[in-house]
Amino acid sequence: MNPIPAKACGPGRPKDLEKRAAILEAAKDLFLEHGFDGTSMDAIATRAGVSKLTVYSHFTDKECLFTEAVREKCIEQMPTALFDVDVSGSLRDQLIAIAQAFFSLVTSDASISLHRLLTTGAGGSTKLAQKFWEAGPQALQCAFSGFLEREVAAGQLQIADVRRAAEQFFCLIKGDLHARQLCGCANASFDKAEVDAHLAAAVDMFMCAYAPLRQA
Amino acid sequence: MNPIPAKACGPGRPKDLEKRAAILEAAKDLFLEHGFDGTSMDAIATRAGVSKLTVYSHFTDKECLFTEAVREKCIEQMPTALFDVDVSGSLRDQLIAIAQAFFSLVTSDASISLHRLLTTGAGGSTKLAQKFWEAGPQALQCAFSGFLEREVAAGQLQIADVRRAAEQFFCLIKGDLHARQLCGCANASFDKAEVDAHLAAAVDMFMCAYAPLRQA
DNA sequence: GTCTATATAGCGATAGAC
DNA sequence: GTCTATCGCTATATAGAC
Repeated sequence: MNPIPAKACGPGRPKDLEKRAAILEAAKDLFLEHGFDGTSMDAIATRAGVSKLTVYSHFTDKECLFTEAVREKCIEQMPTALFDVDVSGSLRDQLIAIAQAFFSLVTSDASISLHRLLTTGAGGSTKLAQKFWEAGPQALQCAFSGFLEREVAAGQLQIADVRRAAEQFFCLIKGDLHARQLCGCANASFDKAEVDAHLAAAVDMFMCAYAPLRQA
Repeated sequence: MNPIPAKACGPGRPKDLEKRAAILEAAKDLFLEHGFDGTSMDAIATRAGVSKLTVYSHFTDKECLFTEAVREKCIEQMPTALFDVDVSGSLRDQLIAIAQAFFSLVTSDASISLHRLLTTGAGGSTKLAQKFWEAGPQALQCAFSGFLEREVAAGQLQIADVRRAAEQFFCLIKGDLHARQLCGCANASFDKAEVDAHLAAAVDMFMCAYAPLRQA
């Protein structure tokens, strides 16, 4: 659409950017679906509608393209702190809402594929996994810790270590459905009622453990 | 050691079995360490001390060998219900012991590698993952459900859905350390004291939620 | 039944034309 | 800056000798 941004960058790049975007889009799709080894540079180039050398002109090698694609997919997948904007409901309702949002986030196809990619990433990409973890799950836990702290201050909960409680909450919500899904396990049942029961049970168990009316 | 089982099987196989065992051993090691795509049939043959064709004479193709190796590793990794043999201690001590055993099991290198293999197994090996899940985690949860039921009967705990409580317990124990380890995340701290604190917190939270002295 | 040598194919990365 | 054609390498699977 945009003709050309005049003379923005280097020696001259007419339609550079949209081709780069197409390549990244193709890379994201294929890497997520078939993994690192299962995706060839040919396939990426073909799907992007460009030649293989064009791919290599934008990205030095396969691992570089992989890293960039995963990074983009991560920030694309990251919610805009969607879960702490519940208001004016009972604490249980708020926790249920957070649980539903978190569960549907981590069990989405994109999240599952991302997890799989990172568990088997290109060679030893520990740095990438590290960054993903800090920017993703850890940030969510941190934000949820803030939520819990406000509830504790309001006398709705009684928690000594808020950080650890946040971790426990998310682990309970994920349950083993998430683990089964990661394994590609077939019996990962996703009956809506089943999931709702699971989430409600997790929230109730959490609230029961951290209810303010007990003298432990 | 055994010379030959006389004429047990087909046309005749002198030292067949020990070579087959060597191949499977090599396959288990290499697949677990480098994954499916990262392991070549050459490497397996070399490590097993046999020729590549000998490998193909015992296993029709790579995927078949992979399946067999993973299956063997699974039953090899499965504990002999090690965790319900605690006796004569406080309930908390028993749960702590179970938690430690379970945690060291699932965070062992072998378990982590197995999980990684199954999340990215050869092609669409959903059946294999299914069998693994039923024979592994699900069996453990079932056994632990029995443990919980006995405690409930003894008035030590108050649990409506024992099965779900068992799932929650194991999820709490795994925590996000397990998930971070699966991702190959570098900041997976394994300070002994840190882990003990995590396990104790999980057990306390569990007991607090299902303590018998409350009228919910 | 086992080994050395090879056929076949696919992938990552590059050289040269336009 | 982009494309067609190709090199170099590796891997799976197989043919023929002992």
